[in-house]
Amino acid sequence: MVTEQFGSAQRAGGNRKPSATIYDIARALDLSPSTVSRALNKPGRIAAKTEKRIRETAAELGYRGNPMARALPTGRTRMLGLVVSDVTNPVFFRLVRGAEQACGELGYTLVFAESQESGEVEYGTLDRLLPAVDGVVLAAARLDDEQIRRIAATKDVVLVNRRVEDLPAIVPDIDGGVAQAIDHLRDLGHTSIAYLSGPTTSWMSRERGERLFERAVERGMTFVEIGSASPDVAGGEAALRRVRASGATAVLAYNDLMAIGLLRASRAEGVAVPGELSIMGFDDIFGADLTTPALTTVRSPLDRAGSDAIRRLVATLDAGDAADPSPLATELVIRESTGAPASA
Amino acid sequence: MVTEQFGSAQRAGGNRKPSATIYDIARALDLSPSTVSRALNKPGRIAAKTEKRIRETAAELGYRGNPMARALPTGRTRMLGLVVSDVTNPVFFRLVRGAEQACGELGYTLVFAESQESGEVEYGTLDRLLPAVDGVVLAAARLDDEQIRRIAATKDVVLVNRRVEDLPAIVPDIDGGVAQAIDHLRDLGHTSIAYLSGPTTSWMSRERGERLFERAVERGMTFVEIGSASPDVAGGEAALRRVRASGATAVLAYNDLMAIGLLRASRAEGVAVPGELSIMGFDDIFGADLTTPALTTVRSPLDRAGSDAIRRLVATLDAGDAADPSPLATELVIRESTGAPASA
DNA sequence: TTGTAAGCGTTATCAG
DNA sequence: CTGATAACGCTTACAA
Repeated sequence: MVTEQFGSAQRAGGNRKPSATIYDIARALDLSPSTVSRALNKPGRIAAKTEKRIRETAAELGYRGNPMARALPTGRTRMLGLVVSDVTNPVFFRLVRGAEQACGELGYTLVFAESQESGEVEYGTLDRLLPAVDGVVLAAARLDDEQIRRIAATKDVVLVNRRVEDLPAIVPDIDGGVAQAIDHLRDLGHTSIAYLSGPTTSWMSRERGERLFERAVERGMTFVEIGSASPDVAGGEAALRRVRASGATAVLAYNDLMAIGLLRASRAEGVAVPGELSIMGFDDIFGADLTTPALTTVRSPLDRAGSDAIRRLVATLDAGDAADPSPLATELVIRESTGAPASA
Repeated sequence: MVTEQFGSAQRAGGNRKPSATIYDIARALDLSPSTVSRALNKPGRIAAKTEKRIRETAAELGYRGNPMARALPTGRTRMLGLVVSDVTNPVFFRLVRGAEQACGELGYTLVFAESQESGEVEYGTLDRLLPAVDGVVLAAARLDDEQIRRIAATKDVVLVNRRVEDLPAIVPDIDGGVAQAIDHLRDLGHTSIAYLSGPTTSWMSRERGERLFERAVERGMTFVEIGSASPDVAGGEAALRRVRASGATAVLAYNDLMAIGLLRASRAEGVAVPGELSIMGFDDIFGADLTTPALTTVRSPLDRAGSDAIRRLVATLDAGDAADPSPLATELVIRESTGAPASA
């Protein structure tokens, strides 16, 4: 008979003593493992006295349940995934924070991954992640609908800042935010605005452009949309010449990163902001108030989105299904990059 | 006999079909599960033909190994933890990116957690994380040596930006970075400098202060250290008055966040930078080049630190032990917040 | 080269 | 209220 079969494997990676199991507790108390298991996670279904003894020795032995072992029979790992397109993009900071917090409160562990630019999904990372989690929050703008559906076929999914038919999604109140922006500009006296869009594959960029277009027309303003190379500072910088060429007196960038790029290029080119050109962004990321002039933007409740997404996911996991919370309210943050147009 | 015992549990959280197991593959090919297992993860130790057939049907069935089930007998989850003190601190972005990348290359999954300010470790999160990973990278300035040792007693640990006796650590070349900073200031003509320190519990803050002190004295400069409330923008802002009171013509902040705070306060108070006061930071975080004037700083190779830490951890896991890589070179990034002192 | 069987730590069913 | 026991999916020593 082979008793120490896995002896060495157990100590993999070091000489740390393996942590106590329910068997150790059971043996110490001369009980059966099943009793220990019950005592520990079905409080009340066992003699109060026994339960207490069990809890005590569990503490003494420094017992911590083995999540892997638990996951096997239950099929639940109590881990949730969060996939973003780019970890270094500041938009995600608050999102991650919110998700982390909600996970903590709900007793889940957050696993975090980056889908990178690669359209074909950086398989490997995602492939490794999926089997390990009970569900995922997708905030990866770079994934296409097809890829998302494929993931959703395997695990429960909640989308952030994007909609795909029939899948739960957490989105800000886009129309509200756009209206805040447009009204602000109109109040300042602008009549011609430009939208510097993000990647055409970005649902959010398209959506903002669409709404912006509608609202602008509605208010009798001139509207043009300008494409960009990339949704970051460099993309914003590169776009300034086109923006100027359009003749618009105010420009709304798809996100703050691009708006910041616009700001920098303006400065380099000697374009006065907001004197000659008003610039606005979306999101209110870290750094938006650091620029000169400080950036006027529409703040998205990203942290809230993160925690809502996790809660929504857990609700589905527990109850089989749940309803999407209503869109999150945005907030207009007026700083220094917007002002009356030169002609006014 | 109970056959469908876990039938419902398996479908936990939805109606998704359970993914294929090695048993399914074995059955389809009329082989034994162990053969399938071997074929899949010990390539070569099996008849080439059989192996090929197995790989094919595995692909057909969309087989993805269950990491939890694998973790049980091996004791290895192939997951690594990364603990930072504050997700929203931009210093960590590049660190996370580096760690993520290295994990991908090495076939590990990164689990990410925040230790928060709570000195007593936000137990729960960390407690849940530890049993699930093979090892952790600790970049959490807020943990004290005692807490770190306790963690190291359970799992393999690699520290970032910090040293604790006998534990592997990845640190930048602090002395080199400090020398770059001091020399830059000296070349500009400064003879009196102030160090705005971070939390006294921060190893890195103490270390930078210490080295700065030595180098300054060595070069015949006047040196004072000023304490702060918090290592962030607010802490920097609050410290300006003390900095001015010290009479120093140049100030080095413990990190860029604080330097940015100093910059903002200076502007608000009408203190000319670098005319009346030169300001430098450490790290070169996102946003350091967005300020006006743009921040001069000593860049730390954070992404490199992240990947080195992971590699170091995996090396320990695999080989039992490894040697620390040599300190990472820093880079002086001269922008606009430093200049000759007024008196010069 | 392949099959058999034990065992990883936990949960859930069924008897006692 | 508690104890056996099978099962979760996979790995590995050992036998064939």
